[in-house]
Amino acid sequence: MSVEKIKNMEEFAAKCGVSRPTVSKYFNDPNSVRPKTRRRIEEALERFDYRPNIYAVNQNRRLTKNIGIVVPYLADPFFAEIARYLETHCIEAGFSPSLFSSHGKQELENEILDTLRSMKPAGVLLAPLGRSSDRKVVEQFCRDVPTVLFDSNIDGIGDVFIGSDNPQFTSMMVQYLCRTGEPPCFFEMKTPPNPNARKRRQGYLEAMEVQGHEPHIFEAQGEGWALEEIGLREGIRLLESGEMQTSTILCSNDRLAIGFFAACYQKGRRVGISKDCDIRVAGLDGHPFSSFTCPPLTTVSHDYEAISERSAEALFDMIVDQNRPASRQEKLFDGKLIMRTSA
Amino acid sequence: MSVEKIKNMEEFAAKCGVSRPTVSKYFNDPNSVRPKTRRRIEEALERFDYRPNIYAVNQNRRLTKNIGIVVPYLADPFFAEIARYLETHCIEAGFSPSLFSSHGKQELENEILDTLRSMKPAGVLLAPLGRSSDRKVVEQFCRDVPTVLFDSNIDGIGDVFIGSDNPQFTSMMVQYLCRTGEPPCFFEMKTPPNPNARKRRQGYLEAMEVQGHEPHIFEAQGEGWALEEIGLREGIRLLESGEMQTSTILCSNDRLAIGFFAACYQKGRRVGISKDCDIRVAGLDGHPFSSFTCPPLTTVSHDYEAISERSAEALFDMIVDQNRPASRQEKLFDGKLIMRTSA
DNA sequence: ATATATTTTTTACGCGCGCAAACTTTTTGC
DNA sequence: GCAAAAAGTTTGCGCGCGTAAAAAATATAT
Repeated sequence: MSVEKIKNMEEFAAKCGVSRPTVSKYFNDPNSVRPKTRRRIEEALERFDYRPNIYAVNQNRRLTKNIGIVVPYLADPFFAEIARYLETHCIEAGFSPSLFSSHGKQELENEILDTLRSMKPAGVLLAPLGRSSDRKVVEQFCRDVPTVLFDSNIDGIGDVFIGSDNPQFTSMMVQYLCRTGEPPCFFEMKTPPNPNARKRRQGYLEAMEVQGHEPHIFEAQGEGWALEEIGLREGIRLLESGEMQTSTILCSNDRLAIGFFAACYQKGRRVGISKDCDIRVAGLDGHPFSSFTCPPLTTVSHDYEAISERSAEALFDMIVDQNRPASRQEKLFDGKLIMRTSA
Repeated sequence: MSVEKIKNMEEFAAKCGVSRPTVSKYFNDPNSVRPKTRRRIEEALERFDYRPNIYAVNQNRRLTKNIGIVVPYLADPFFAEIARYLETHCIEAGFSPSLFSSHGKQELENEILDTLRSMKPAGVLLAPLGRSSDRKVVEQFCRDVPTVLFDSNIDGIGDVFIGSDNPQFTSMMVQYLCRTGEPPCFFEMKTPPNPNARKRRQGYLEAMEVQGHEPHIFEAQGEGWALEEIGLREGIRLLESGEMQTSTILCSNDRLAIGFFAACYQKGRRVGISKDCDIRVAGLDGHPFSSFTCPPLTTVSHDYEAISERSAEALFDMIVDQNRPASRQEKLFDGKLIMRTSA
């Protein structure tokens, strides 16, 4: 590697012995130039370290190669995991992903979308805040920029939505719980930050009816994304209230369940399916840490791989086709029941 | 807000009734123009939505307003949390943070630094992989770009290092454990991904010597960042081996401890300080979920706020002063003992 | 009111590259 | 070996803005 620094594409093209537009073509698509030419450029690339100025490139391209990834709360391992998959897919497809977290705040989500718009991205993968999103802002953004919504649906917004079939999650878990013991009550937030909660609740009600059982729902107070804390505090309240008429409880999501575990521990209630336990607790999500709770958490897991891969592919299709689907597409993936020893 | 779209600064300046260079000045620093002029621009800003083209801006500025934030593993809630603080600080100071995760891979870290370099950032906040970092690459990068290292130190690299005083962490915890019960053995990885582990080990050895106890270290096999899994698997191995000669164990970090909790659960060992428990488990880090384990984890917590704030400030200082410190600065923060019921 | 300092405008250039059109060279098919 | 096709080159324009220098306008001090 020579120490000599190359300033711009002009200089680099000279080193290659080809013209600047040819080098430009190469960087846009290495296969668009003749193999011999390509070799010459790549050999020069080994000798000198040159990279096109990204700002100059993006200023002039109609469409940048940037892809925005927006999640509502990155400190939630679920989204961290999904984001990791999405990033990888984008890179492999030759795009430059930019990762953003709304940190649960509407103003921040709005700002991010504003920033993103000015980045002229080829497309955006957006998991919106949901309930606390500024509908108009998100709607306008999706009109301006090719966007795939994932995880949290907002009716009628975005060209494509990829997510999980939440009612199926709950229904599957309710069936399992009923088959193996007492029918579950349902533990959820009164005002959940994520819109999927509503569908899970609905799924619970329907599944219980199908199974011929009376549903029982406990609504946890609290706002925001500190779900474990809410699960703990409200779990204690629930356990102390004596409102639980069953020894089986299904939590609307794994983080709530993790908090509820802590509540059970504090109140001296043993969680699990073995003889010496007195309460079964199940969750929903397949949280990355759900296998390390005590006892390991029985849950329904998202198909992380499928959701992220399909989301990315859907976006890539929109980008290469250069046209958005006529009608809004939706694809929901089934969850996988993960039987462990908590329920 | 008018529907009419403004193309560029030229057009926008016309709407304001001022010249383009003046508008340019305004965007670089709103206080650099006369109050009356500022008002005129800001009134126009309300009527039309115009934002300078970030690519054109960054191409021409010697120094962009971008700040890179790089963490080794974003799916680790510790880093997710720190990243959240850092992002906020950057935005408040008027910079545009870009978040990257190395996902534990050297190649990816190298690529990120390469990308970052081409972004001509004003500065970078870097938590390197550490042991598996490509020393030369990181070193060269830090020479080219003003960089503050945080969390993981690499000797002699970067202008500033901000982190925690790891030996102090261990020492404080060892003292506490010895004071309240049996002296602890130490559970760590043989080849930890994070370099802080080495210092914690050292801290353990020294603290035990000061207290006049024989140290016992158990080295967990395994590579990478799946710490809970390693803690679980190797924890089981440890419990089965009968090598534990004490009923108190200090884990090198909270994630390992969480895995060890699961191991104890599986082997029927009750963790905690109450009468009916037979093993005390402590961790180090103050992991965001450590208060929700069963039982809640006794640990030493990083001063997240201080580390992130100080890191950001150190970088801002370097940026405004435009000169790097003559000698390498280091600032280590003490941890805070968080007594819960696991030890 | 005049001189001085500050702010703004004008003018002009450059950043590094995409892109399109016309032209030239090389490759491919027959 | 020739024509057609493909690939590469040349030329030139434009993107949207930073920035510097000089000129003009305005504010501040005397």
